[in-house]
Amino acid sequence: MKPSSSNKNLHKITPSGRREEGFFHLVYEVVRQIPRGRVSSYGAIAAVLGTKLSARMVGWAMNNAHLVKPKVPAHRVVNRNGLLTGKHHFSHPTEMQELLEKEGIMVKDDKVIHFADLFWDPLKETGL
DNA sequence: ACGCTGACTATTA
DNA sequence: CTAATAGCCAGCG
Repeated sequence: MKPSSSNKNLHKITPSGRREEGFFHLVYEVVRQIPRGRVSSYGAIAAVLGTKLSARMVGWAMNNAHLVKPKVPAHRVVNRNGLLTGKHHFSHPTEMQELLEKEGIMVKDDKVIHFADLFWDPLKETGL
């Protein structure tokens, strides 16, 4: 419990990235919490991690996400504009959009439609 | 240990 | 609307 708990429990970093790279592990957990049919933004996730001023770290963490298990729904993570910025990092640049459409999310021109309505804020959903 | 990089964001022009 | 610039922080060589 403790709603306003300190979320900066960055465990100790393991030597040379072998297991959860600390910060990365936190990103994966948050992303996994994203319910199907919803999307989140890097900034929002970064805020939960405590590094809201640096959403770059989140995106970078997702780079490893594709080798992390369980699988991380990185396709549900888009930028502040609802743009599929990370689509280019998938197996195929169209895979991200296809996945989102399967979730019931409409994507137009690499942009999530009704993004504000589908936006899932981890700060509120997980920050109880 | 320093410097570069990067799936971002906000601001300014 | 787009383009460019600055800030940001963790991982890797």
